[in-house]
Amino acid sequence: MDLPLRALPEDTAVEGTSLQIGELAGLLGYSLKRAQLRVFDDFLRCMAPLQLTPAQFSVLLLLDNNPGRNQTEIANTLGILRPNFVAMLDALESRDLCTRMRSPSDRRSHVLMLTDKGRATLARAKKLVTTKHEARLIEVLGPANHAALLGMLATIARDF
Amino acid sequence: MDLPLRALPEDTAVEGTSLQIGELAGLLGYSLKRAQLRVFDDFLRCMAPLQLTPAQFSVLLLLDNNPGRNQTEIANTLGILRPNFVAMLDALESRDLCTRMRSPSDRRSHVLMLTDKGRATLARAKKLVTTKHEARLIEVLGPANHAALLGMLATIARDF
DNA sequence: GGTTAATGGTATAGTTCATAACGATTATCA
DNA sequence: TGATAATCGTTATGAACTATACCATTAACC
Repeated sequence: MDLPLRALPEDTAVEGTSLQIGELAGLLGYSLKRAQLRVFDDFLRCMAPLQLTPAQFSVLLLLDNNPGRNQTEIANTLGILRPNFVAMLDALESRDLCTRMRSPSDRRSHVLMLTDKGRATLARAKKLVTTKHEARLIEVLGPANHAALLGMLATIARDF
Repeated sequence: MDLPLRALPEDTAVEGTSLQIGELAGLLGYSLKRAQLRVFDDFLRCMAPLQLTPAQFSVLLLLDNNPGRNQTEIANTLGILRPNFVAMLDALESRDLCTRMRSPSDRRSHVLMLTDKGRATLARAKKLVTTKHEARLIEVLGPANHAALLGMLATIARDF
């Protein structure tokens, strides 16, 4: 039984064939978003025992590096809008990872500090990130590429 | 009038000084997200005359490269959930950029096609992306780095 | 034929992101 | 000093995006 001899148009995909993403692969924004989703997903998996999201981890890290700052300063540095930062802090404070304290010098603002539990959690989180998450990325990319990638992303965030 | 001679603790930031993001700069996920937000922002600016979001542009591009596919196939390829794809298509169809057509072979599914206006809009969009958006990225990174960056992001999306 | 599975679509809820406005407090300055 | 403006954290609210369960129709298969 012969197959019907019929032209197969170039631009018509064969049934059951994966689609052509075409120029999408060259779109940096598309590739950035895809990669970012993957990386965040792995971050959440690695951080599951501590139940910290990427945003929460970044807050804890920033508080540790900059103790005594207020909410506006921390939120601005992370690109979080002040109103949206309130609920984030509520969650961290209710887990006793950080504290709000009225500033004696300016009683409008809250001085933010990590608690002991917050520092301990951050230490464990850093270890998980380094040994599980970032280590796998370095393994996939190679150390040199990993460093180059970080540099280029910083360039985009800074100069673009 | 002397300044009070008091130690300035290393980890207490000076008033009015920008904060230390510290290890955050080495977190690939953080850098990825920051860069992605910048790139999407620029994409929207460059595409303002055509009023296309990155997601909408990716749909038009995919339809052009894969005519005759149904909603599930297009949505899956772009990582969009089928329910969320409905409103997206409604918006594009109401602007006469693409059409849904019941498939004669499977009357449940919709065959998706670009309209003439959709193809024309996509052509203009591609030109804007290439000449305004991607061109500036290449200028900032350098052509070799730009290509290397795309390769690494693809590696992460594929192998990570 | 009758069961099972797949289709596009709806409804819905959760999450993130953005803006406006408020009370309390502090700064500015005439 | 007193009036005005600015800043702090916060609330309320809505837009946008994401995720799950479900429905009616149609197809596939035994």
